Amino acid sequence: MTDIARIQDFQRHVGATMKVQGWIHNKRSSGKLQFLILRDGTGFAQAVVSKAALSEEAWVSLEKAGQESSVEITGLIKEDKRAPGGFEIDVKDATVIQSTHDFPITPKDHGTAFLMENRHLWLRSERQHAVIRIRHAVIKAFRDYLDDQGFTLVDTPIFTPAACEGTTTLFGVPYFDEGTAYLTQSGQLYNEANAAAHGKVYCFGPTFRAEKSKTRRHLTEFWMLEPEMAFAHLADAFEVAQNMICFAIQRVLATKKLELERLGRDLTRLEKVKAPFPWVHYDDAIKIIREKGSKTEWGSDFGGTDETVLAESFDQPIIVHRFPSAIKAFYMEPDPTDARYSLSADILAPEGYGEIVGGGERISDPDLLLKRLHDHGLPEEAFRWYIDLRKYGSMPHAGFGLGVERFVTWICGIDHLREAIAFPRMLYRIYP
RNA sequence: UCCUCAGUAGCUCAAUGGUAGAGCGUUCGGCUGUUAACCGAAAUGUUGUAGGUUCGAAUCCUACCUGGGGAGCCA
Repeated sequence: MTDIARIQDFQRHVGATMKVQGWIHNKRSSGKLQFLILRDGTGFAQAVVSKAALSEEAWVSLEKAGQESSVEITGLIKEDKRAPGGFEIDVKDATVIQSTHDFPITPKDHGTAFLMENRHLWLRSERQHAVIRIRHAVIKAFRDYLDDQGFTLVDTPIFTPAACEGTTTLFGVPYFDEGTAYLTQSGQLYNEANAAAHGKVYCFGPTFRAEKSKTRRHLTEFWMLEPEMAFAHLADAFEVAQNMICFAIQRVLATKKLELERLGRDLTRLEKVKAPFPWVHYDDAIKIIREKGSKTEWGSDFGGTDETVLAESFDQPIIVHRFPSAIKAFYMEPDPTDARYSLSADILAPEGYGEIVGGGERISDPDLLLKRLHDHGLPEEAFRWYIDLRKYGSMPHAGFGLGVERFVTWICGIDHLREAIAFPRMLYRIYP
């Protein structure tokens, strides 16, 4: 039986006769010669079929097979400058597993609505394949980095009780006799309990926001990576964030260059990203965007355009820190030198990709935490467990959340979050 | 929720009040190195839905439906 070769490993198999299992991605034919673009999940490669080299039956079945027919191809793997990618397979035998026709996504132009309606098939295209592979590499890099730094993965629940941060709109689901449960908008509060048990932890999972946001930067379901560290301050958490981001970019540049090039990504923009990222005080950030024409007042959060303008003033991701306490969640530690500010920060990506990280230091004093709960009109009873964390061995602690799709969108240089996840969930789109 | 744009062949679009079309895809035929291959032929329509104006509506009007982009909100 012939060994199976993966297209991404063709270089290693030059000179060998092997089998490829995959699909016909595209085809050109020229009389007694057919050129197939095969894809096998690991990559794309050209197969050359000359009529004389295989049986009449195999030749005809390949000739009849349309785009996305599944096939098993056996042949000699060789290097050839004329082939896209530089390698090709000289076909000696072929079996068409399923001959198919009328695949909806042709190699020509399509509109967004049509492609989204056919997302389950669109995922096979070269661009989408590249994005999803980069996403995989990014997630693995994040996890490798944190694991190597002594973090423990402790996942947090997706069903949460009614009272949460009270800042965003939540999806409710019926939960037996307990009334309504809500899909999590952040694992952070639970992360704090886990950090007190394990020191350095992170959770990684889906997050849900029922906001009716309809922009290229929003999904109703997105994946968030949230590290949390005991005995750590704001600067410690953001050093981890910064180094983790640099590590992930280096990893993607090293292992997914082909995919980045296929996406037309300007690699120099990614190669430039180096620690340390500039720290920009909230006051200075407001000053910068107002000088450039923004109407945003001190004391409010930035709009999407503000983030773009601000990030464009720097060629690195920037760490905007010390947002006013009034616009941050109840658990943010106030700045000891000026209580109007909180020990919080966001990381804004360059090139207009906006906020990719948000985080800060959490209140460690139980009395202050109680006061903040009351100020925000939150029910103390629901947060009893959270207050306990401050009663039994409280310590300074900090963490952050990183939006995976926003990060991947930036790394890939694509213009919409919906391509950074296999099946995006958006306002007005839940099919397929 | 608001603003804005768009719905015509499988897809991308044209037709600006007077016979509903092109390119691509598909099917058939030709071509031994194609690169979005090329050449020839064929098939393909309830113009988003409902109503209205008109001798006549894809085209003008009203409502609704569906989707794209953006704002607010959020990450």
